Amino acid sequence: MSLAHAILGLLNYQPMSGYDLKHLAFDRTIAHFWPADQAQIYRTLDKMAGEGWIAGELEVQSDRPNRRVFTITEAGRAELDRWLHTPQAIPAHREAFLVQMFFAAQLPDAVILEHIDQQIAARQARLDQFGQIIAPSPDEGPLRREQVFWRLTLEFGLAHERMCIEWLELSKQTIRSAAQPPDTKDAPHEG
Amino acid sequence: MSLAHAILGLLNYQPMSGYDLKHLAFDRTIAHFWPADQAQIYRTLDKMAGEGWIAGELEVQSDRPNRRVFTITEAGRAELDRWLHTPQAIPAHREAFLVQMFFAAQLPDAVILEHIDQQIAARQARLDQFGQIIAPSPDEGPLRREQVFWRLTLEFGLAHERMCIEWLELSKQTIRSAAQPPDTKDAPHEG
DNA sequence: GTATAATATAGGACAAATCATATATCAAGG
DNA sequence: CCTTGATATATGATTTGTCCTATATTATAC
Repeated sequence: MSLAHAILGLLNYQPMSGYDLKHLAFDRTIAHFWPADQAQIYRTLDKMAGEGWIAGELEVQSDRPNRRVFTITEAGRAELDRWLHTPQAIPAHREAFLVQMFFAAQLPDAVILEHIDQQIAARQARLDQFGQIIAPSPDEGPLRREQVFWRLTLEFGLAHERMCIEWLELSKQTIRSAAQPPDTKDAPHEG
Repeated sequence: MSLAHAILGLLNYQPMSGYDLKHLAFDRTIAHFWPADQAQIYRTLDKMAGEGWIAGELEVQSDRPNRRVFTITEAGRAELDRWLHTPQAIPAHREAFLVQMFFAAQLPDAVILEHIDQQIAARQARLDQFGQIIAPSPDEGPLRREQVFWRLTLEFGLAHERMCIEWLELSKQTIRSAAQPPDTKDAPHEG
């Protein structure tokens, strides 16, 4: 379960609560390659505590609800290290829009072109969100070792969205140039 | 559930058994954007028959086990059409290797470079598999309308793997040029 | 005053996907 | 004779992930 290992990696930086993990860590930087549901984070923390990978301590707060702050244990560090050394399989790619594209011959061009525009807009929105991820700029002197890798995962996100948009634009062109023949049964006069 | 809709799209071409769907349709062409487990296909067929989207008929065979051949119904065609008109959300991207990359500062360069090479090999293998997908070549005259869209989904797969490989190569270069400092605590003399 | 948002955790219900295994027949290879 | 592979379907168990809802407090906005 990679969610557990992502959490181990984060708690290896500093102890955090489930709320911190969700709002400060996952939603800010990790979500674009491993989004995490709030409910699942808490349940996974329970499981990890059961495994002895992390230890939770209740932090009583007067002005706000109490927090359970989790710290990585030695066993947790060992598990993280073991996992980081394990080669990972390429995940399955499941994209409903591509299924639509595959069967789009059954749709009028106008509808599939609308779908494509909507996909472009959604991809562009993600690209814009990436701009808000705190990326250390290269002119601020040499990057810390961590920052090299953080930046690479960000670059992946950017490259991925750009590739998708390029392909979507290409698809629009392809569909337009292989446009649906008009209502006549004959081939169009211009070839 | 998009698996059901992928099946509807396939059965809209011609009636098929669960076995056909798995081995002729999914594993051959659709798997790279919607892989399907055999057990899940059969269970989904049961559900779809329950919804009235498809009708199964037992085909008795003497030399081989009997087949249940499914045909799309009018309700199924309507459901397929409805779904094809529905805009699709961008799916979550979950990639364990990127989690490793994010935390790779805790690994020696040699290990992460090995992981990268293994990822490149796996991506390359997928690229090679795509070569076996029957892609209608553009010099065989004008493509049938279906083939335009089939080809586009194939192009997506190719573009995706190529992008991944490019990024992996870039990552190797980046890691090498920002190499781990040697065991001395001082900064290296060349800089 | 009252609704909303932020902080903080948790459980129920469900959907989707994976993995292993079982069954049954025939053909082909050793 | 025995194993393996192709054909063909099916079930059990489990893992993962999602969605909704509940609880409780404080601060802020209207």
